[in-house]
Amino acid sequence: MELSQLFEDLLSIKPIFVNREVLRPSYTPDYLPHRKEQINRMATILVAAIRGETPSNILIYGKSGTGKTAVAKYVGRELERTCEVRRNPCTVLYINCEVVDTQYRVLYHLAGHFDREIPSTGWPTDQVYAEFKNGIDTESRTVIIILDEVDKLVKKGDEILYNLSRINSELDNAKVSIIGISNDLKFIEFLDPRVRSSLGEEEIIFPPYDANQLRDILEQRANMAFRQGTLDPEVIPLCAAFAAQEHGDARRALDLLRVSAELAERSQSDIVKEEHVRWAQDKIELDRIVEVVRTLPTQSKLVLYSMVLLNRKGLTTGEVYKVYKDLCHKTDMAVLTQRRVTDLISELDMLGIVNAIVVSKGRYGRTKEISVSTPTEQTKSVLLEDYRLKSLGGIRLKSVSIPVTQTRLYE
DNA sequence: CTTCCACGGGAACACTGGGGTG
DNA sequence: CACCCCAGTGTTCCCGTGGAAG
Repeated sequence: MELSQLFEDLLSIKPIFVNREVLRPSYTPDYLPHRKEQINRMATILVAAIRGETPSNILIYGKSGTGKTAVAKYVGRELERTCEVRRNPCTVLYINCEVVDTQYRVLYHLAGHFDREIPSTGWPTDQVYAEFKNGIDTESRTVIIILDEVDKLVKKGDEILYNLSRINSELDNAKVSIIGISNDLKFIEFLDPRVRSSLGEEEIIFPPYDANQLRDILEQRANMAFRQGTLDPEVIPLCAAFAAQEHGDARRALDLLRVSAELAERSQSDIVKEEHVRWAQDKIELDRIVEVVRTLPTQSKLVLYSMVLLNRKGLTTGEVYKVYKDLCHKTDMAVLTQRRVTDLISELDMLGIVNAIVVSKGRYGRTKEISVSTPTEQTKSVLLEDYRLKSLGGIRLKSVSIPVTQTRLYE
């Protein structure tokens, strides 16, 4: 086949997408359905900034995909716009604490917005703090700091939050207020009471979307994303229903819609059908797991591989550790302590790759009961892609001494 | 009531990649 | 240049603790 013909064929297929970008999580729409209440609430608090007062700090709660970030960014953008018109200096800074997750780096980013030259590492933290403080205090202005996923920050100490929440008393010209976004309702319990009261002056809750609301969101975006008539009428309700089961996650719903359409496109279908959605549902989950497993640190991979080899439900830490030690020797890796391996297993649990629950087996002590919750063979092959684990390819469990545990025999 | 095993918190340490000073 | 300081990360060491079988 001639090359030109090859592309001709592909081009003759009518594209399903008009604009794929509007379905991506990074896209912030101009209209946010079913969030009027929250938007108004936030605007009423932040309007103080336009009047030249310091707005209250805000805490925003809600599960993932309930529009917290989108609303915060949207209101922030509008606020900046209004302030600009009124020549009222106001800056909204957005920081995602999952990416920028230490106090040094938060301050480094903040100071960076005010043209302060700071090395990305090396300085004492208080010096960076002072630099940031001086940076904003050069003129009279309001600075709103949006800290997305603050719970990730708090896990490493609440010092920055403490400092930021009382920074106003050290400023002569500028004013600072903080918007914290969290999907963990309990995170505030870990805070110092002083930080808690100051940060939570105002609280806004984002309830999950129900299936109908998700449908509205999807329809609105679908109008921008697709050519007319490329969606089966079943598609949007189904995406909405699936996502509603996952605690009303709009991001998930949009992902589902986008992937469904991509799959339809790839299978050269002119329209997106119900089957594509079901297919997409599986694909998203599998892709996620493959990606997580692939990017695991090597030691975690070894631990996971041990469990995959054992290939049984209700493993105990002791068993896994014995196999793990053996694998370490075979691959020439450093052997970590059991204490550390317990942590690695807990991390795998958090990622949803394994299930681990602590059980007490009476006379036979306390342990974790672990089972791998991903398809064994696929997990195995992804793990073996790592060049450091290559040599484990043909390994059999019999080469590993199976511990004699009477414990396991009766359940 | 004892006993047992591993859980999991916390301190301490090692190491990395950067800075500033003499 | 040598040297020490700093934040951050991953690890080891130490140890108190849970809780049902025995």
